Amino acid sequence: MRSTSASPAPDAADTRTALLQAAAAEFAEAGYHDATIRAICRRAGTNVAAVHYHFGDKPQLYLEVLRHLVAEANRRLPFDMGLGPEAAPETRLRAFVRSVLGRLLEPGPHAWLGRLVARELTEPTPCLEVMVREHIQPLADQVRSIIVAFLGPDRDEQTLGFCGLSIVSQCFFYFHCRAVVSRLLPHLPQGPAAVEPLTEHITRFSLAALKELARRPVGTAARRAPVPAGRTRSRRRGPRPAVAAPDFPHRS
Amino acid sequence: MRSTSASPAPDAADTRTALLQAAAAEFAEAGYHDATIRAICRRAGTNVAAVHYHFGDKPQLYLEVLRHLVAEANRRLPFDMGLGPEAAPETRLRAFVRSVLGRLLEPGPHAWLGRLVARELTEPTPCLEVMVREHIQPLADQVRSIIVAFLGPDRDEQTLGFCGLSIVSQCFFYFHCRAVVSRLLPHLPQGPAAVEPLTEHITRFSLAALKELARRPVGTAARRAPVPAGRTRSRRRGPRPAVAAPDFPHRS
DNA sequence: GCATGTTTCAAACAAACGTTTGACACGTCA
DNA sequence: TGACGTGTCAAACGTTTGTTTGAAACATGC
Repeated sequence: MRSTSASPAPDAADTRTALLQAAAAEFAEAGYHDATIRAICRRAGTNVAAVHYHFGDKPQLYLEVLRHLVAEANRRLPFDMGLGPEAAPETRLRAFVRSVLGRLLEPGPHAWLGRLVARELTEPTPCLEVMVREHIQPLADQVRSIIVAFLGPDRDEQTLGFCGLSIVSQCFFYFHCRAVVSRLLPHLPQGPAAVEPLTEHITRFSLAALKELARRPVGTAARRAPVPAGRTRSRRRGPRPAVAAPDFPHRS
Repeated sequence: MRSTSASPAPDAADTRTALLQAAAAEFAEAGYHDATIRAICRRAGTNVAAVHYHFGDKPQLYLEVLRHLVAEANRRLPFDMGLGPEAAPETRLRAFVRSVLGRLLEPGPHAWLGRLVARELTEPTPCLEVMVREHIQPLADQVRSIIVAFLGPDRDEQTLGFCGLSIVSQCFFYFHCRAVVSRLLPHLPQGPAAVEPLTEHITRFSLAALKELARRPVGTAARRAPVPAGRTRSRRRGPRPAVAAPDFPHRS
């Protein structure tokens, strides 16, 4: 029946949405694996059995949270921040970087989906397929389109793919490895305060690289700096300690 | 006594090293959290109680594995691949990238430590402090030294830090997000086959960026492309939720 | 009023985990 | 020989997890 009125006495629909909300927060903070159904229900003020009544089991609850957040995010702010393909490539690049960083670092519910996506990248859940299809693929397409705007449409797929990884990786690394980064580089701005300076840096860094790659097609890069004694490329120097050699006192 | 022969009758030292070996493999494959003591002992051919007899508990076993692998790795191949600070910056950069990628993507026990470090970056364990102090800090110093070689010693710490993140992030992203990358960009080389082309790309990409940043000091970058309707830069619309609000949960 | 379907709850269930226990086998030294 | 420390083992412990149960509370339709 699902009465649509927000009545003072919580009805069925309220319990469901309360669970969705609580689950989104808990999954975003703790990750799929570490988020427990009991913690979610405590936050939602319901019984643990409510999850299985409304959603079936934990994976289905997670899937429902994902669909909910993806729909809401796409309705609100797309990755191109409203810029079409006709905008200047540099502007589109900056908007993309700013959008991804905001979705990861800004406080509150706005960043729930971004953090879920970030976790899905490094520790996939059973819902990875859905996540890729409905959210990550559009993101990848957007990056590709921006890079094509810089390098032209005739570049090989490998170059386009690698350049996309280079840009996206810079955006995600600061969030993925925040625990170590904050220890190693404590003077850098932390959390939401990092969004603007990081946007600036990643844009400049990637811009310079893309312009250079656009100037020189693959294969015509500046000749490599002379390497002393043929190091670095075929990096085998002198006698290797052994051949396979795990170097554990070998058993078996 | 410590008989060095792989004797048919395993003695005490053999059990200990067997556990270390099995634990290293298991931790590298499954991660600290998902690796179970039972699986480690099954692989080592011992009883579950052996872990607590020889190492105390699971964190101490993990710590012992880390120390062992770090010592072995530092003995074998340092991050600078034998290149000193006098080598050409471009050569040092390529050697560093190649070294990190090799430690992540190459098959077999050689990559055990690299994968443990990579996991520690995204999902820290109780041993994070030790890991940072004994292994990650030297890595960061090496990156910083290379960047200083490009940008000069007078750059601000923020620029040096950001540039280091940009380079390291590109190296780790391909491994951290391999599940998604292989789905999204199936035409890219996978696993060990990616080491050489990725080294080439990341080096070129970062090289171009560093040279550009060396050419133009901070603040004198090419003026920004005009942004339509003032989006992207100050996209704050309506009231901010709050001011202080870090809400950047690290969680244990 | 009564039967029916929906929703919630406390309580228990089964599995997996890290950890501990107590007994047994073995080598060493008095 | 007998006591002692070392190393190993099967078995169990206590906790936490996702999941299920069976009985209430509630609204709805005849």
